Amino acid sequence: MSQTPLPYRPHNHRACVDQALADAHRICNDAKARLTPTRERVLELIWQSHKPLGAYDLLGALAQDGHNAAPPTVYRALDFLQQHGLVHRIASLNAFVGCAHAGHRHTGFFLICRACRNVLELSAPHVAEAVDQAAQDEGFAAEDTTLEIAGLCPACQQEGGHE
Amino acid sequence: MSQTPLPYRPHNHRACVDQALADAHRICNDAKARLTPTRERVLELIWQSHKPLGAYDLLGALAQDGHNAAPPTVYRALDFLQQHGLVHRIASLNAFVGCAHAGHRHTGFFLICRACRNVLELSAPHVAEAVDQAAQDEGFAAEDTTLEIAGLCPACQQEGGHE
DNA sequence: TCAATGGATGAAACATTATAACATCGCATT
DNA sequence: AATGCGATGTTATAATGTTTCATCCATTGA
Ligand SMILES: [Zn+2]
Ligand SMILES: [Zn+2]
Ligand SMILES: [Zn+2]
Ligand SMILES: [Zn+2]
Repeated sequence: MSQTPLPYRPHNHRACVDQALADAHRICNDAKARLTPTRERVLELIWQSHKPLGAYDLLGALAQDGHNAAPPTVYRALDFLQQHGLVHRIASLNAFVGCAHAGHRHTGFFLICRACRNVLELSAPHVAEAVDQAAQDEGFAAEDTTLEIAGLCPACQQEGGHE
Repeated sequence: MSQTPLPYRPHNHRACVDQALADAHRICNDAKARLTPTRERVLELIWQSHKPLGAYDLLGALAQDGHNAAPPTVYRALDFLQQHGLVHRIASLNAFVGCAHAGHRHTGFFLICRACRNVLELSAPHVAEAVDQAAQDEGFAAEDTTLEIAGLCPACQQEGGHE
């Protein structure tokens, strides 16, 4: 159950990506939304990295494909993917990661390693509740929570990630 | 005790700003850091607004002063103010606010009204603890937490902030 | 079949936010 | 006076994100 989280350990990454794409197809289908080739490719690129990618990283990767895209192409794909809960934007990095819980209601919550730059998405509901409660105590109607934690992942603490 | 938080209600704002500046002088003095005129002016501008200001807003305000500053001037002042805990950067807005708890150890935590754009900084320690605990449960060494909540403040919920 | 509709993309320009690099200034110490 | 060093000035550029308008293309409905 409580084994090392996925991004931190080796795994069959092709299968991991394929699974994410299959899920995405299902989710979009259910929502009657169109997961077009560009959108799918952007999602695939994001999943392949398991690390946050900037919009211009994606733009570069598309260029490698021979797809001569301009910024709006990528930003539009990202908007779509975010709206359907398939990717998240990490505000503190200006970058995007695949959602680890696509299809399930959740308030994401990110552990960002400053050494290896892997990101782990948690969905600890009690944290979300504590946050919502604190907002409510101030009479504030919370709509969107950004919770991003920078630090060192278990692996990088070993190998002298200490500066 | 639990009255309306400061930014949400009228108050003697000149005194509020003066207090913040006086605190800043004391804090910098204690740290043997120099709160130079530019740095002080930037801090004053930030406090005057009680709302997040972008670096280029500040640049514009300095220009009004007749100070013909370039971007690095403002970013350097902001870096200094952040390092001494006098302002915070709001990652989800690319903007800066005065720290409401300057001088005290705290993990900031922001309620950002999407209607009036006021920001309230809380320092709810139990939320910070819940977050740190969740990170520790994953073996993650948390160093810096970004927690920003967008929504509607009490005042704006009244006046049809509902879209 | 064909025109109309509306979502999706292409393309160019532009806006905003942030940093790099190097010169200079001014004050404190010696 | 010479030196050192933090702070500032200046120019250029990088990185991130948006606006606008034109065009394409799949679906629909006549
Ligand atoms: Zn998610
Ligand atoms: Zn790591
Ligand atoms: Zn603070
Ligand atoms: Zn408000």
